[in-house]
Amino acid sequence: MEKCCCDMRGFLSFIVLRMIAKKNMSGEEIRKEIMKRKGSKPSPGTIYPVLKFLNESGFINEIKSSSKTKQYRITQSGQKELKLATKKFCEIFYDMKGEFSKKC
Amino acid sequence: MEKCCCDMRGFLSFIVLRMIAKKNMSGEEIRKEIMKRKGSKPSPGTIYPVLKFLNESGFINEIKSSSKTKQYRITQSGQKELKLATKKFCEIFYDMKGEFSKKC
DNA sequence: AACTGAATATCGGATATACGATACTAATAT
DNA sequence: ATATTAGTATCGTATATCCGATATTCAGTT
Repeated sequence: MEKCCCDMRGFLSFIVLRMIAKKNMSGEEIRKEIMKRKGSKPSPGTIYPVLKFLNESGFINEIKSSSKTKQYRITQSGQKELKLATKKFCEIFYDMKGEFSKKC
Repeated sequence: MEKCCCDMRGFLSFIVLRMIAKKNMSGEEIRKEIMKRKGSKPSPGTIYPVLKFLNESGFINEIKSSSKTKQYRITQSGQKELKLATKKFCEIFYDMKGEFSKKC
């Protein structure tokens, strides 16, 4: 299980999109948030390609800012995609529903 | 997202272990159950290596049966592992909690 | 005993992440 | 203007799945 559960293989962009949907974020902010959740910080080589992928897919776009950091915001297309992906997620993991209430 | 959300990369053995925890199952039964959930049946080349992995890890074991099918049952070690993995899952996806109630 | 067919098992190849190292960028400090 | 540094970006490599094809097994049938 170690092998599969702890590297979130495949679900990283899903999580990232959800985060950005909730609040405009930069790569660094995302790295920190994931750190909080799973205890280890994804490397730059992990997170920036994901942002690039989401950006090129049109699911997020860059907010011009005067600071050094680059903020991303979800697009309409991203909202739509997120809705679909969330639905699919719930279908696949529908039996997890109860687990969340057990204060985990 | 297509890229990542739809092949459950990495979480398949987690799902399979949860299924077996709930009810002793065979490879075929598992394939059918996943079919129901996500709309596509994992190929034999996907599911049997997962069962082999779980078995060799000591998380499940084979039930001798007189039938052609081979049933698997979760072990104590598997229960323990599942508990841990579930906890981790909830931590990582804690923001999904609300989604499940939206009848998805 | 040979046949059948569903279930199981394995193999080769493809692919999607993931990481560590390194390089770049730009705002700020000196 | 130069140095610093946090943040961003990219590259090469490693690896964990995942699939399709093929082979095997074995209970039940003939």
